[in-house]
Amino acid sequence: MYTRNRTLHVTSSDDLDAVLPLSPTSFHVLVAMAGGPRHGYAIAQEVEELTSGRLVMGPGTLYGSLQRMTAAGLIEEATNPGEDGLHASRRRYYQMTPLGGTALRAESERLLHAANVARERLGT
Amino acid sequence: MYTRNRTLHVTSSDDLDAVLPLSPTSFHVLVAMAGGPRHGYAIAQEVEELTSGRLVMGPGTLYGSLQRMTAAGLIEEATNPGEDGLHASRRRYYQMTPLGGTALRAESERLLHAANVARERLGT
DNA sequence: CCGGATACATCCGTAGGCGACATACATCGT
DNA sequence: ACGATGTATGTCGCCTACGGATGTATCCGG
Repeated sequence: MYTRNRTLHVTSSDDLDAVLPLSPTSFHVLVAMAGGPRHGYAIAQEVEELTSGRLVMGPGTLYGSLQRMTAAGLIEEATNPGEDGLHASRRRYYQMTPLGGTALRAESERLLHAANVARERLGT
Repeated sequence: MYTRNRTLHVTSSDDLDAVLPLSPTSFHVLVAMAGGPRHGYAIAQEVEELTSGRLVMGPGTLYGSLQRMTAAGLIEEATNPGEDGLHASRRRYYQMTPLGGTALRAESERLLHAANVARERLGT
């Protein structure tokens, strides 16, 4: 019988299907983290920037999502990258996992396709 | 003082802000209805087609969404367009409202932008 | 010294997603 | 004749994610 290899953390199609489609919140968090490791507060700020202020994440949404995304294997906590700023010690850093990257890529294609279908139907 | 004209159903910026961002479900329903009036079951089928079977809507999601979207003014019930098929009499038809069309247009642009930002960060 | 920004966390109400179930009729295979 | 399948709509209830309110602590500027 066929057994999936979990020890090597090979991103199987099953793992991917389990996290797709991404929630809008998870998607935006991953987009922010695609630029490198980030701490929670910085993620919220970057999402707000990238959406021109249209999407503002409250603390409940932010930290709740980070927990769920960690549990789902989309992100993982990272060691503090030596940034000794103002509140450096209090910061908790996160980075995208390979699964998170794959999911973000797939989700981007899906959204692009969906948006284009909508635009075609609306006439340009 | 400035008073908004509600009797003419001018799609004000306030109305639009209240329904944006669209939930993924609402978005896909509107995409399906952008092709003309549809009845519930046909919408579910078309969403499944357009997403290559990746998004399957159960009855709870479907009819619940149609109710909420009607209440929000995104869609409205339409008179049966003379289609006398098999179960024609049992069908309930819906069509997009001007607000629904405006919202779909805005949401499409937003998704397109978000997807492109993600793709840039991931490197093509 | 105090207001505001930074940074994280938890609690909790609510809305939406979603499966399960119910109903009804039509069609098709056996 | 009958059961399975497809069409078509609807309700019920669970569960989860979202998101505001609140709490705590530190740092900076005025």
